[in-house]
Amino acid sequence: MATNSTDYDFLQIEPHWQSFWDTQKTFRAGTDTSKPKFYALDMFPYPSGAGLHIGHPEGYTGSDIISRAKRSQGFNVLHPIGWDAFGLPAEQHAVKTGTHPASNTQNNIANFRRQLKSLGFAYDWEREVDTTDPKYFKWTQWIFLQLFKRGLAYVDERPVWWCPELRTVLANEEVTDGKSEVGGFPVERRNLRQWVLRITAYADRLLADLKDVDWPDSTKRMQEAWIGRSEGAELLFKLENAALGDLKVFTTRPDTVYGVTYMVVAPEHPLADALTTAAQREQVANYKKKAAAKSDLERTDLAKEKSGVFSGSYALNPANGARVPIWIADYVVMGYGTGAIMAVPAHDDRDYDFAKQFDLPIIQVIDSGKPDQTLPFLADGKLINSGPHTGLDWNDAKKQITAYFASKGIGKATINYKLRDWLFSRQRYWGEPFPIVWVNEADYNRAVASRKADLPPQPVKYTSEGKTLFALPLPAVSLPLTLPDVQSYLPSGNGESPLANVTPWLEIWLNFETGAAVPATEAKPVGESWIRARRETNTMPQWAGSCWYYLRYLDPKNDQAIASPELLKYWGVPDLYVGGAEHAVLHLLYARFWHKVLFDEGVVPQAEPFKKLFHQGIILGEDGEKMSKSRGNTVNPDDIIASHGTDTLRLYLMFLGPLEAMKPWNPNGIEGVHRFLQKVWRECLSREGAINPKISVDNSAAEPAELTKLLHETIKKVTEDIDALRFNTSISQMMIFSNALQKAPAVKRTTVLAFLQLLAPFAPHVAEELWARLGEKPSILDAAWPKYDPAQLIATELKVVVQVNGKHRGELMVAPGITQDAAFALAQADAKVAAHLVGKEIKRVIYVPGRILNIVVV
RNA sequence: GCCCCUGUGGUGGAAUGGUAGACACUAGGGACUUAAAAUCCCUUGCCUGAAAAGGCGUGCCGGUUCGAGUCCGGCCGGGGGCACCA
Repeated sequence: MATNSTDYDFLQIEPHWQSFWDTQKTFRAGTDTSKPKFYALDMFPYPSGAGLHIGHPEGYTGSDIISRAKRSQGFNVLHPIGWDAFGLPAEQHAVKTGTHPASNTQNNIANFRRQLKSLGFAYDWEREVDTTDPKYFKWTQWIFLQLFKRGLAYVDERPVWWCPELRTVLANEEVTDGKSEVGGFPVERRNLRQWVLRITAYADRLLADLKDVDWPDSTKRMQEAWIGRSEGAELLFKLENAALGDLKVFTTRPDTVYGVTYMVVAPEHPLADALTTAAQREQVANYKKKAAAKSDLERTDLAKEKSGVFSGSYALNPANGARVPIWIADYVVMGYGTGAIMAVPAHDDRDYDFAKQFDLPIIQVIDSGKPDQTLPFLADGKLINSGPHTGLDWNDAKKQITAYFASKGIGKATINYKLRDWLFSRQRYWGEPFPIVWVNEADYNRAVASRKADLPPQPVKYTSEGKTLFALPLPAVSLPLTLPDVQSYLPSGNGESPLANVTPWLEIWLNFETGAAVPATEAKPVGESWIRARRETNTMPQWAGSCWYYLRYLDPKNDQAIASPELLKYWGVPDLYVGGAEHAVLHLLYARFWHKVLFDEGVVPQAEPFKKLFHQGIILGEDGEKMSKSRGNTVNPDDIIASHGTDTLRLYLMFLGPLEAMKPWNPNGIEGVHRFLQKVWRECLSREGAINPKISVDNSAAEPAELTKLLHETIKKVTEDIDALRFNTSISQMMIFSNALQKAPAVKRTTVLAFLQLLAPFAPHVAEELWARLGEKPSILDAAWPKYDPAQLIATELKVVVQVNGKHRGELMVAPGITQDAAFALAQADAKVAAHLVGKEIKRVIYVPGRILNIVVV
């Protein structure tokens, strides 16, 4: 079964065991649902043309070690992989070459698959998923239909981030500093018709349920900040021009309402024009034009310098009737709260800056109780200058003032979220088509009768050039809706996807019962259910496919459901999810949202998709800089596998430092772990390839007691470290063991075997080889994980460090359980210690049993 | 500006409030060898010292403690996130 290699020939050994695992289906997830399960998930890769980056095997090795160890520990392990294969690079390649993005994608997948196999990962390759496979995206489209049905998908013409270079819109989350996340191209605001998912409806649950997941704190905090819940109140300010009604503002500080000295509305606020008096008309128009022309980059860059213009109108403070001017300024944004604020310059730094700049009055209404009363004052205190509320603590005042306004019907407590609805459409070819057609109102109403269960409570519609169109979902039975072939993959650049040019696909007669379609150029088929329809031309963003792939692995071939209810129940959600921190608010928030919708729909039995999340750190180049082609500091896993073998690569990636840490690649360090594996090889096999004679086959060897003890310590440490993902220290421990093994003149066979089992999750190929060469039946993972014997760990003698005034002055070997007095007596008898006690008065003795004896003297 | 993480030898890093530097890398010395590679052994935080030993050391300044890399306060450097969100 094994190779007959006489020395550690990894180029022969590694492919040998990879093909063994392949043909034996070693890593096929079991079907025995009476066994405890363990589901280890990696964030699946986008199969780029560049092949695997060294960061991929880092995280993947971590989850692989856990998977292999859990398997030996008796778990039914699910460890799958797949491809997040829709995406811009494939499409840009298609635009350039004119070849279908699918062919390029499949080539890249083949390369990724080859690389991952050569790394020896314990994936169940029969469960591979590919987001671009119609059998897969059928269910992505199906989930979209569930969102649609529940009123969580709608269409809106709204200012969105448009990237001229990518010729598509981008979500808020995909734009940083006015540049696209992909490619770093400038973006601008455009008004375009878009599909939007109502993720805000889940804001409170997405926030609250973070308490139930075992995630890095930093990631939880990032999601919390992104969701951005803030409690406050909506208050109505009467306008002096009563014909205009009221101005509604949102504030988190209703306690400062007596300090309002002006109001601000965003330039895009619907009342902005009506509030503008004739005298101010020209100024306001100029200002609005300037504000609209500002790119967001400018708007943030100029954050220090506030701008604004007086509207000419006044509002009346509901608390005290004060007449306050209304300004128009772009430091208030339309997208949050009500797009209008009450400004309290004394207690808000932005309002303060603005008031100083435009010479507006500042009224202090909160007193800190301290002599230093510099404004703006943002902390807690007691109310002053606040009419009947003067003297209240600010927290009580928030409640009482809100209640007071509520009782008069001019205010109420509200909660606002920074989270915006999720912009879900892209003007691209290479994505999932929306299973939606646009029809006229009459046809929609005809469809309602038979399709009611598929439709949202309120129809999704939009009006363009005077015509109102209604969104009708395709029947689920007709899915998948596949992509048509196109002449050109290049988006038009005017906000329409290339799909808009495929007339026979686009303009159709649709049977709304069955989803069947024929081109509109043909005669309308006979029957009551045929209507004229135009397909949706946008496609879904890349996030769609990755929102639910972890569910598809449970039952990847199922064509009746995303997965069977039995398997959804047995495998549940991943027990461990490993992937980069860069997805902290994108993928991880979107997937949680979809999962909760599926939970509400009764499809999945749990409310959260990822119980335990772990982020592997970034591996930097040798120079300590981020790896990049332009810097020329990248590392290709293929090269390391060829020069040192994948076992060495895996071990080295784990030995580099804590898995979560950012750490530089160091080509010298790799020799150390390679030597370690060679040493293990030599300790098992002689130069001729036979079993090392120092290993006694019948276990009669006079194995040194320290080696036996060290084995048990190593079993304990490695087992615990694997569970905690502390792979660097478990490798250190195995190195300590191998150093001792080398020095031992004789060793029991069972000791060597147990050690190989500990090594197997880390360096699986060499472990399988040596296991087989020592006469055991592969796979090594089928043998039960070694257990340590606590009795072996009990020391007969302990080293106690003696300190005098906290300084290390000597060491004692003592029996366990020795009393403080006895230890102290021994210490006093020690010449080195005694020298530091001469002529001193002993004030105190501290004894930590078995560890330290500290003598305090003066 | 705000929030979070982080700072340990020449290098990567280790260390339940209890011997700082495990385990490796690099470097130096030695053994084996005709020679080299491989392997094995020794040294390797800094200072004084021939040695024994002693002093100083975990970014900086303070504090708590018998004892601080670890806990607390302030400052400095590096990384990440958010950024007019009322």
